[in-house]
Amino acid sequence: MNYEEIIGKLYKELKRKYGSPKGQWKLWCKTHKIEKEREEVIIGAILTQRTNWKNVELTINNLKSAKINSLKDISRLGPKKLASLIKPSGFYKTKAQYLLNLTRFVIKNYGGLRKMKKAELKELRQDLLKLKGIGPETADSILLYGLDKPIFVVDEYTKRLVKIHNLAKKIDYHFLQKLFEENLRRDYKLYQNFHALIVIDGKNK
DNA sequence: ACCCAGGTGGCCC
DNA sequence: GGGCCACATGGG
Repeated sequence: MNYEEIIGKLYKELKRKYGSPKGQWKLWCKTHKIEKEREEVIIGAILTQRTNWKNVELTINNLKSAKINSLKDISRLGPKKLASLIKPSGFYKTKAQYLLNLTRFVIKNYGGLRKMKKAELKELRQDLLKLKGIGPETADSILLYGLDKPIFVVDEYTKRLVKIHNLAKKIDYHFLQKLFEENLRRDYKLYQNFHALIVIDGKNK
């Protein structure tokens, strides 16, 4: 079997095991359909860095209670105020600065996600990676889940899956990303579903 | 009292 | 250019 067949088979198996990816997609990111909820994905991408999703939920609740409901709202806060709101998600001082870097970048350059979505994938990725606090995984999560761009997210779960199935010896971010992208249809929905299933499978262990 | 969780940047050599 | 380390909270 070549990689295309192996990876295709892997996707099918996960789909069979956990049900239709559409249903699972909803399960995984309960609230990520409309504009406002896309913004939550993007905030979550930073907050969840090396942190349990439970703690991120506590943080998101804090923000909601404080009536901070958008990227724009966050971009206007001071670092200390924001840090106090996001405390439960850990690394709160650094993450506050990261969130300000990102939200101010988005608001200043695009005004919002609607317009940002129209920009070209490669250029967006380069710009995101220039921001302090946005590494490859966070950038790609934002691109794939927040902006519907066809780019495969390589996180701990993806790496674990690769190791378990012995798909590659090199556990290098871009190498693995290429491995998936070169052997799948270039389709953001497929990438979203596949990655969501990988996460569900990983949490299941 | 440990250990872990969907990373990143900064330093060291 | 790879190998450490700090960043910090809440839950098992």
